Amino acid sequence: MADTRFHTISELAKEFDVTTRTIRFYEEKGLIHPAREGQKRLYTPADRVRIKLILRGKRIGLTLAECVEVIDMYDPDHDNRDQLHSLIDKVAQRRALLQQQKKDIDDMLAGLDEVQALCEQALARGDMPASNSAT
Amino acid sequence: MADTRFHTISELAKEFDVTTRTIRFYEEKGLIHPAREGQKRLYTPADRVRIKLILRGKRIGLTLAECVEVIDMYDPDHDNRDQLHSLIDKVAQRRALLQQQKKDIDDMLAGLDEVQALCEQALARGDMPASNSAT
DNA sequence: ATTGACGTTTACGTTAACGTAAACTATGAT
DNA sequence: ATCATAGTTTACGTTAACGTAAACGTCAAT
Repeated sequence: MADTRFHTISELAKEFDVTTRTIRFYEEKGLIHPAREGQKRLYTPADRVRIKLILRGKRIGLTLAECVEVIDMYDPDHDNRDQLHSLIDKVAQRRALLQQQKKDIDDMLAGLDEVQALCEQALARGDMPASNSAT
Repeated sequence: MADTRFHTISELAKEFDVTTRTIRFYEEKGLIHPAREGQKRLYTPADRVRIKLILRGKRIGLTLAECVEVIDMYDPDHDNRDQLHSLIDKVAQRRALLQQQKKDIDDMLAGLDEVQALCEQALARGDMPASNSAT
């Protein structure tokens, strides 16, 4: 019976709707480090979470390098003052970027609202040379 | 005296902090269509806005093709029912994507909040082998 | 007349993030 | 035994979004 503490590569590929190539590529780039059983890769829940975080980063346009940067913030060296301070700085910078993105998204959503309103008005008036008015 | 209704390429490059190559590239890809005065490109305020919209799209991770897609929504053919309906669909889809992005950003921000809190707690306790405690 | 600052075109180079294919291994089912 | 299924490595191919360099035009200032 399969060890339920682990996932196979194709399980994760299916769950996240990516190819196995993609998952191996992330490993090749050092983003994840699955265990091995002989030759086969075994993914722990922790590996699964990392992949999830990577894909979340990608959805908002982060590069893989940036994804790592962010993920690494979660697991800093808590025993070094300097590193803690520089981490706080990084967090602040990333926060600023994310807030700019939120603003960009809100602006774009506002634009879409207008577009939609115009469309619906035009349709409501029904004063156009309809494409299919066989009534 | 220079016509203030137009911008030169280097003006825009400086304003948006991109290279002139980038702006010409956008034209090459059909994203903008500046006028010409002899050989020189002249950018209208409308061109300027398009570039601004492109860069906004890029900040949230859109490809140039996706930027065009979004921008084109603002200027549809208001005389065709089918097109209006398909546009409304596109708007809805894009809205869903943008909302997923907002969620991703909020999740990431929440993560950063935790990281920061942990950092500040560690610093406040001051119980680490400081790197530079020459007091 | 030449230098500089700006503009132009053309074209090859580069990086990221995979896709795709070949060739091979391991394993469970028929 | 062989077939299908799932896994592996290695390696070349691809697309997007520019960077970079060469080679040239133009115009104002020295």
